[in-house]
Amino acid sequence: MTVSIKDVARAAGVSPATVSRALGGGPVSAELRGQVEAAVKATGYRPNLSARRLRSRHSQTIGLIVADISNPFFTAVARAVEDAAYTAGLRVILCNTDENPQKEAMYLQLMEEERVTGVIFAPTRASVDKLARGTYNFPIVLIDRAGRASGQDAVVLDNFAAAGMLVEHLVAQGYHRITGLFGNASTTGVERHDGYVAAMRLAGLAPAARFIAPSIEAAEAEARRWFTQGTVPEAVIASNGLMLMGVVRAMRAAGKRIPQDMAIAGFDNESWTELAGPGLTVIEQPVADIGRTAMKLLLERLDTPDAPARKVVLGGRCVVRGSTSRISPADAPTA
Amino acid sequence: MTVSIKDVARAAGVSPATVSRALGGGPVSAELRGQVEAAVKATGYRPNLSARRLRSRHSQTIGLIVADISNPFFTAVARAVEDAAYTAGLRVILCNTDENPQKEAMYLQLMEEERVTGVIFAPTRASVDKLARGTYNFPIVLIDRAGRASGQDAVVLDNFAAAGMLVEHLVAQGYHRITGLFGNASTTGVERHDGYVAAMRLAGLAPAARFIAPSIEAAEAEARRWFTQGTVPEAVIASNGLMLMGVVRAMRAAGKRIPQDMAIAGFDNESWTELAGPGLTVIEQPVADIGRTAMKLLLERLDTPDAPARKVVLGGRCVVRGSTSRISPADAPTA
DNA sequence: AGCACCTATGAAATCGTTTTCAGTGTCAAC
DNA sequence: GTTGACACTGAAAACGATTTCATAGGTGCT
Repeated sequence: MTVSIKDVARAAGVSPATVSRALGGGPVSAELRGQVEAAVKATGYRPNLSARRLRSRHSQTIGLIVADISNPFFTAVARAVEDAAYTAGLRVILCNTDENPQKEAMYLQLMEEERVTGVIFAPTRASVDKLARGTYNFPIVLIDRAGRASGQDAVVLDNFAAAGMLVEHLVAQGYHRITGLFGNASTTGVERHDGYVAAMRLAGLAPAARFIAPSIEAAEAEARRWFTQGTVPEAVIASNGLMLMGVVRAMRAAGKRIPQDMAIAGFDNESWTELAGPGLTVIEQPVADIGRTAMKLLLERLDTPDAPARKVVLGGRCVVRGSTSRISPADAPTA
Repeated sequence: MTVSIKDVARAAGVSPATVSRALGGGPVSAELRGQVEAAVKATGYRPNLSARRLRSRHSQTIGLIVADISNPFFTAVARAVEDAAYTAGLRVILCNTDENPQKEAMYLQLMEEERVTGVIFAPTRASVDKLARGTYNFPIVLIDRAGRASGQDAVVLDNFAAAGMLVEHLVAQGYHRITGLFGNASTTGVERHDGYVAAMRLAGLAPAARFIAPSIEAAEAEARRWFTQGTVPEAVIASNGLMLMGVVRAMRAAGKRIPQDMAIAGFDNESWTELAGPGLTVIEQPVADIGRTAMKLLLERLDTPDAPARKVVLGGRCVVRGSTSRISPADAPTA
């Protein structure tokens, strides 16, 4: 039925060991190597990766565990990770946790059973602290969310500074009552919140922050509440692309103008943000860099398991668009 | 080092066979089952999936091969496939081909080596015909693109009809010079083109179609050319979400208004389309349905390998928004 | 009691590779 | 002419599970 290495060996007139060596680049005479290659072609042999992994004890596979691949931020990171992994000869197993700690635990266990070489992981706030090094028998590189977890390799954005940049920009444009919407599932939300609060205080303004589920729907509902209750801030900062979209949706539904009725700024320079309304001011994260760097850290960790942990902090870029334009007093929000 | 089934057996005072049966739901007395479970906990045993797959000869894994996971259409389909696979106890290996037939061939070969149970595949036009049933030793379900491939299970949109709907809608709104932009990599582009041409003819209008690479950049470049050369159509139909975005970008860059300077309609009801300009009229594909149905077809195929091939054709829904509003004669394009 | 039959169990074979181990043959150096 | 080094090769063990096969013990029926 299926053709194994023994069949190839028989067809080539050599031993299975020689076939294995010929295919794996071991020491084999040019003559036999030729015979083996011919036999492989003739028989249509395909190696069985399960058998190979079992015997050789390395899977050439890494796990990539993120909240939700349909979030464009993770999509972009995932593509970068996959490309880097592929050039390193590794496969990637992708897992969506939906910010659910139970799913996270389940997938980590699955990774153990797959005997993966390593894992790149964007954990929820709940489980980021439980990842003491050595808990799993593979190295983990955290992305996007690291908290103060010290013993772990990680690649994150300078969230504190980035949130501050948005506040400063808004203040410079003349906005004062600036509300922040932050995700309640990740450490990222916390750090951005802290940066927001610090920058507001520095500007002598009163922070007004809300932690909500990091989803389009939650943000939309929150913003809609402002409009119906008449407590509309002058400007809002949304702590990721999904929440940003939720706010824009709510504004359109309520017939509000950006930025005249409310200015908007947020995180994640997704391609739609330049097309919505007057264009949205956002912090651009170096998504491809994050993925590539995570993969690099993982490979280096595999090389030197005992080197001290490294945390790479990347800077965000503030992309200014029309959603935070200065507005003339005549146009100023009245509410 | 790593704990195997033998260690568990020793700890439980039973044979490895009994451990395997206890874990796999085989016939084992309640007493021994309890001992085994205790031993598993005590030893921290994790099954080795490679070994299991090797011996049991089924991988419990399917492949999902798409053009590019960062295309929201495929992202959405992929999530649906993954969720369905997960509830069926299957893992998913995700592969991005970037519309490159060589990568497609490589990944299909990889799927053979992984001994996957089956594959869900969105092929390029170049390779859709080479997939005669029986070429691979796993069943394949085509999604999104099937061409006239008869022997294959497939889940596709009624592209011909959907493109026609867009034309009819535009014509009803008073547009006449309607240009179509179609992807040149997939059969989908061809079918939508054919539906467009047929509907145009039926309306007594002259079709004007272009086949280009299905990317944001290619569509943007094409539309920009119209503006610089002054050959701007009254309306444009873009054959997927990426190309639609390219056209919108070009319009914004050129300072053109939607729909006064050019009306826009397209495929894929991605969440940004409701936020761009006056909202974009699009064909909504039942993305989740496509993924779920593909998984269902695959499972049924595994059950009954010799049943005749089935092609499921799903209908699209036309979501009308401001980008195709009727325009008053005064506002009509002058070019 | 004797027989057939069923269930639970363990010993051993098996899946398809890689890797170890033990050669074999060739060649250069003394 | 012996010796050591070296490059190749094949036989067999090993990887860690599942599955087959044989057996022991019980149960029901005559």
